[in-house]
Amino acid sequence: MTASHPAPTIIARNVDEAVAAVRERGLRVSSARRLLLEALFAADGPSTADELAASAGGQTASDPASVYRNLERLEAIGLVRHVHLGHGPGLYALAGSLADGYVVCDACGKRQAATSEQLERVRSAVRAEFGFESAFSHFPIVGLCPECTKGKL
Amino acid sequence: MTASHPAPTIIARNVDEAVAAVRERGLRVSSARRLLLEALFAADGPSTADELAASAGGQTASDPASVYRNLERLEAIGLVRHVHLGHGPGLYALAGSLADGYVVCDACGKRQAATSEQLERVRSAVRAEFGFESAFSHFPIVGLCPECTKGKL
DNA sequence: TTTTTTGCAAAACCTTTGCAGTTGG
DNA sequence: CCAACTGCAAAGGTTTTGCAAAAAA
Repeated sequence: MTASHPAPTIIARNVDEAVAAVRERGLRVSSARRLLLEALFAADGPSTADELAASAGGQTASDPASVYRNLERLEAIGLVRHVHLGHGPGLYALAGSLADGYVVCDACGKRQAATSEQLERVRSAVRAEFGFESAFSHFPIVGLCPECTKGKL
Repeated sequence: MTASHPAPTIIARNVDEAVAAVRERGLRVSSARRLLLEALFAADGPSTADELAASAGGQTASDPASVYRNLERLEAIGLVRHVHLGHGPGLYALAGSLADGYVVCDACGKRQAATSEQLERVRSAVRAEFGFESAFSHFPIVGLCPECTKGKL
């Protein structure tokens, strides 16, 4: 699955709105699903499936397989997106809560969210050079942060 | 291993030069190693460990574990680098044969190498906005290629 | 009731590690 | 000869899949 088929983003402000959106697309709202949505709203930043599973239901964590399946379905309808910020596992978040892009330091691991204004310049440079409409929301911009750049001199 | 500690790039024009470089760094030139170097020179583009193992020695493919260990060692001395161009396995290539960066289409999977001149504009936009010294040689620039951009309208 | 969803178990996939034997220098 | 390297086997971490039982609508 190299190429993604992104569904239009659904923006839900709370669990109830998310639940409504889920039902609207013909998906059922099981308790595992609801718990996962709660975990996604509770998360503060993109989280691994594992973290979400642990958060969902406290000790009553639901099965990893179900978590992955649910993340996949929620992503398919546009409620969730996932990101790869490094070599580790994929990170999931509510589509509405994701930054427009991420910038991560290759040396110290620091990551920062990018605003769409910041990205605009970069995107237009990419457009000018390659004709691509680029996005840095799935893979980040990788480089050396200012501090680590100094360190390398 | 999120953060990398890249060794200075070694540029070898052929297997003999590579072999010499390997020996110079105190590594031995075993037959598995030599086969892997040959596979790397024979490859046309970044390749998976698996592909290299298959290519190295034809039917006498060496063990995956040895291939990974050797790629790791060759990377540690700067002869090899690896890239992640999508969701699949890492791709390895001779450091000297790697493009300065890659641009891949999220929709059709098309990938293209970027020249350092093309990247310069992008890198300076990133520098201006984030203060980062960016590189697109490890993770690519991802977006929609011109054709797929049209398709989306 | 019917279709979706779940949990469990198993497997797939990519990569790493331990170890005892082999080989390069 | 001795350190480096190998193959094999096993395990690790992440994600997927098959299936029968449970639950949503």
